[in-house]
Amino acid sequence: MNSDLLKINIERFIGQDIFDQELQSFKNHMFSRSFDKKTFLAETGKDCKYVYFILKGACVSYYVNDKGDKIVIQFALEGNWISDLYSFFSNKPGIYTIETLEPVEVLMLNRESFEKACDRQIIDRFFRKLIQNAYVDLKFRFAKSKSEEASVCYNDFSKQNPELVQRIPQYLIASYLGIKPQSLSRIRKETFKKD
Amino acid sequence: MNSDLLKINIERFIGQDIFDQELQSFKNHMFSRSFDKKTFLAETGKDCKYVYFILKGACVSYYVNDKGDKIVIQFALEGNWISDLYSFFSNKPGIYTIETLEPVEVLMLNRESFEKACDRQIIDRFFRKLIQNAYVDLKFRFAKSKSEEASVCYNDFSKQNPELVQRIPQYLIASYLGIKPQSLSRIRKETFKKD
DNA sequence: CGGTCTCTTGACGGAGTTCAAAGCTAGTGG
DNA sequence: CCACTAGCTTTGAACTCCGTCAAGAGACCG
Repeated sequence: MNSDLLKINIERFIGQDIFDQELQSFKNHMFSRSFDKKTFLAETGKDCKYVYFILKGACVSYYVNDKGDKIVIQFALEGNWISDLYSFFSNKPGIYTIETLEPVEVLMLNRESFEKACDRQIIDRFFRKLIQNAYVDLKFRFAKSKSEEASVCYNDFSKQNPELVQRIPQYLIASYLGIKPQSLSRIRKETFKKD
Repeated sequence: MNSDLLKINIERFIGQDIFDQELQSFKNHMFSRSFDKKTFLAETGKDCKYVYFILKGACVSYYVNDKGDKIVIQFALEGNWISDLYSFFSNKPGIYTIETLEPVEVLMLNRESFEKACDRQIIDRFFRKLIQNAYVDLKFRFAKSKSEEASVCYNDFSKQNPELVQRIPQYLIASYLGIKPQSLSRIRKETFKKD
């Protein structure tokens, strides 16, 4: 069921099967919780004590700048990880806010458990590969967002993430793409014309 | 001398001393080379077989889009790592070009050696933390570049990287900030006025 | 000292923003 | 179950920052 999501996720990144015993010992470091919609899993200025693995639901993380604008950094659906890794790894006040967009079920891992889990090399390696991957993706996203027009970015995004387009409000997707909701609305209008 | 840069780098990320023997065994996986200015350490479309640790000199990595624009992704001076990690980890043709901006001396690590070195957990953990850090930094840079005006981005950049401003041509810094050289020139002009 | 590469400056244009207002939708409570 | 409200989306008009095109000045290297 739900808990298999974690096994799938781990095996996807390490590229091999994980022993049940190894998986179980990892799971023993984690605990599960449910949250309502519109709950904050992390807040700017507050210590982010956990990394979250989403079993069900959708979350968003965003940065709030001096003007009060929210800049969306990441969406996470079931089967994905989310956290303010800056705060989590440095023990300093967080710079991102993480908010649930639907009722969610998560597995949570605190710092101690994270480090303990990483004593098992397979887990250490898993997290290296997980972050490696996220880093590579983010770099490419960055390069593309700098070099393409907003309409191209949106069309690519909606092709690659059809589910997010369905489940996530437009104004958050606009922010993720670095544009205003009004602009995204106009882009969508143009796109419809062409079909 | 130079080789101490690696020790410093490792200890900075793992947050503890490394045994000489452990360091030496890591170094045995690497080999050093020198390159002239304007040499390609990686090229778009070609397999990127190495990660590079810069002992001396300066490099830049950039993405070339369909229109032929170069979008600068990263600068690396001595004491830093650079590679096309997408290609390196996936064995697929590279998406970035890495070019030397000065004569450089590097330590190189190929895929096999990388994986072998990672059999030592301290090295596995080092790379996890290295990439963790790079990921966290990139995310924040991303958030800021989306939310601030170009002039703010440049002023922050030049405060945080005074050495890069000295050593790197302006048109590359402009690209790194996501603007055109002409715009950066105008921003600098405005900045001088205010001093 | 000649050629190429880089930086500066000006005039104009366009993609996206801002401001404002009017539909639309979904969640809440009577 | 409907009515009401709050939040989301759409649309229009004016504006702004940055890009584009173009030309000239300066710097660096053989």
